[in-house]
Amino acid sequence: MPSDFYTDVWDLVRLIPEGRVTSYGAIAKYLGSARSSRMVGWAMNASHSAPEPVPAHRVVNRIGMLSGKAHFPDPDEMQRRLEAEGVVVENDRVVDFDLLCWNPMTELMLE
DNA sequence: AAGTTGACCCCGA
DNA sequence: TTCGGGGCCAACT
Repeated sequence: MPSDFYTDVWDLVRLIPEGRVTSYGAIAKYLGSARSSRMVGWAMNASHSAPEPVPAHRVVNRIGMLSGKAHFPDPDEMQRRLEAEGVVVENDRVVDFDLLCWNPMTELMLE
């Protein structure tokens, strides 16, 4: 049984709209642990055993780099899924990441 | 039980 | 601007 922190991360990641991406830091911050962005990585690492699928491909590091692509069952799938959603990926990096960045605080605050 | 590692981030040189 | 080091905290050895 995964800890609550993991499920929180997963839930949040599932809220990311198609064609948008976010960063580990933003997630960590939203969950109250601004400095624990590494734990978000661990949560992603455990996302394989998540009860429901987690769109981990929409989570990248602060500069929009696909840092976790190597950890997917099929690394190329991460980029493919992003491009399928309209996100342009070039050289393992999200183009216009600044525009596509989905900030949980801002977006969920507007609700 | 203790040390190392890591899908990160920030800051100073 | 790029580079190195410190911090974070759970998982792994």
